[in-house]
Amino acid sequence: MTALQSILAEGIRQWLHQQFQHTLADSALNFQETRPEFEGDITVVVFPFTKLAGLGPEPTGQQLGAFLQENVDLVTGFNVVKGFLNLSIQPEFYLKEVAQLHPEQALPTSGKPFMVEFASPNTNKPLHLGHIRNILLGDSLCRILAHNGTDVLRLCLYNDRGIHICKSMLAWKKFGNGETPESSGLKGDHLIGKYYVVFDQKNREQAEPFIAAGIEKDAAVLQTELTREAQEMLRLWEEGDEATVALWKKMNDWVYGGFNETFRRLGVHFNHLYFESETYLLGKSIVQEGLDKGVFYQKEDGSVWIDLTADGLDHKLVLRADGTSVYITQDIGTATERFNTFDAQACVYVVGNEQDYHFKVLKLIMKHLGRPWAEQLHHFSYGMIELPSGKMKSREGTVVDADDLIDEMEFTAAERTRALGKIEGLSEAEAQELFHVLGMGALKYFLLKVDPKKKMLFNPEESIDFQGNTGPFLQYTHARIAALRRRALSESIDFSGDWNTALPLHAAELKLVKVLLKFRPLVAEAAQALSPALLANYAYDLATSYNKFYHDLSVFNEADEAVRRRRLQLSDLTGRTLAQTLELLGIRAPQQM
RNA sequence: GUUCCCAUAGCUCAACUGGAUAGAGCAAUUGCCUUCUAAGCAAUAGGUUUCAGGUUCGAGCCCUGAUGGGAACGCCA
Repeated sequence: MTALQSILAEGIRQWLHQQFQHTLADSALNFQETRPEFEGDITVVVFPFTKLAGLGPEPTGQQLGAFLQENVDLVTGFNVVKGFLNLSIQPEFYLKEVAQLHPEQALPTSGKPFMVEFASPNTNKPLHLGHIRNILLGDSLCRILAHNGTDVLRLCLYNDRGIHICKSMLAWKKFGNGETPESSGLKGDHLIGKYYVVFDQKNREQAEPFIAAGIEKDAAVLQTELTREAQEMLRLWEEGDEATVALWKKMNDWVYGGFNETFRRLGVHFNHLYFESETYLLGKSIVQEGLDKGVFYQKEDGSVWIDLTADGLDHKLVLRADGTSVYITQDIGTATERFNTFDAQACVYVVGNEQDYHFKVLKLIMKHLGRPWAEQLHHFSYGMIELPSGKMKSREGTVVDADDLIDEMEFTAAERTRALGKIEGLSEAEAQELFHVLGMGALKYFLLKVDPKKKMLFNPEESIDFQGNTGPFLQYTHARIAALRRRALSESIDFSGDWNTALPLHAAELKLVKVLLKFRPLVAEAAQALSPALLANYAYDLATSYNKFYHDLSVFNEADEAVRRRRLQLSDLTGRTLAQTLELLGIRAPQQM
């Protein structure tokens, strides 16, 4: 809620109390911006009060409006249209408020930290566009929480063991001829990914005789010599066989080298890394605890299950008949370990919505086991990115590779910037830096402006836009403001210090001020709703409002010095707020473009 | 078989969680650079919010059903 809304809410409470001895619940209050076609600044929906007043919407609105005008100083006038009470507010109020906005100041930290797990890739193939959405959402979420006064622990769990890694290892061993990232010039993760694909190809060849014999394809690929060898390798790894572990370690290190490079380009980092190879046994002891407590039950074959039919779900396996872990066993273990390690108020898992069921089950299991933090497990579920051809599948090569896409974005940024003749005066290094900032801005905004819950379509044939509702548009708006600042500096115009709040406001200025005032409440809302998209859309709103201002009004050609000064202040504040909003999205704001 | 998610302009997305005449960008047509960056601003056109009912002062949003698309679970991670 904004400061203005709080003040008005208090007024409405007084009115209800005096007239009807009624105490109002906050949820019954409904404010919205007055639509431009009506007179006024802020609108109160009066329908909720009509019953109390025993009047129609129109007279109720009249009564409340008169009361507010009488008793709340900053209300200067009102009108009622249908059930909507439009209030006019003193412009000085907005100016006084906005003069106190310090967008780059994070709220003071309070409460326990949030743990946010994101990225969490498998180490047998390079990152793709789906990972990028995950990583950017996680990163932005962390930034937003931190700015809103919550400590954040950025966690990443590497899925570094299992049959999929063994496949890459085996294929490299058999067909790799000792190829290394250095010898091949390939990034480590791409090299490993290459052999994952090689395994799949060779394995399919080996499966052909089985298929010819009438065995289904899915079953046939499991009967090959290669699959048998991969399983043998996994067994050796679990036994701690020296040579196998050494190979595993060497190849995983290559992968981490590649991932780190991609993380660096994306501008993200982590505080704590977890490795499944170290955590995959963690949940087993808790399975025993669950059996003892009667939360789990054991079948004759020795497998352990939980009955979740009372919760509307199914029976779910938590430990295999042979006593080995499944996916959820590990998550039971890692969640427990994390809450034991950190005194945190929540653990947020940034994981695709294909895992909705999994996390529902995880939460229920922890609840049934009586963990007090079970309610604090949040699955930040985001939609898949689909291609026109359908879902991305690594093995079938229908993925948009993360590094390729980043390259392409930087290339397009360079092309466009050159075509517009905007690299004059930049050194080669500065130009490269700018291309990177712009390319990443376009990519990040493209992914973050969409509601995370929704699946989104990506068409590789159509490049990501640099015009309209895009990252570069926001960055451009910032660069324009930066240019004004530079000019003010060169002309020694000082615009620091207090705001002149008595000066009347132009319509475009007032609109801009109102948008600026939404910054704080929106950061709070984005943190609460875990939604970077809210801030992305806010950034666009802010930029369009400023561009309108910039187009309609001139700063330096303004004759009145006081007006000029305030327009500089307004521009400067917009630039800082825009830069900060972009910062919360992980997007950098250039000084020039 | 069981469960879950989604459907808004030609395309990609919004809509303050039930509020006024559903908004942007792209694509199309058009106007604005001798004035602070035209990656901009402005205008025109584009909608039975998949369909059929229901709830109420009011529904894109809630409920029921249908159609279409996607996902998960049934000893991969």
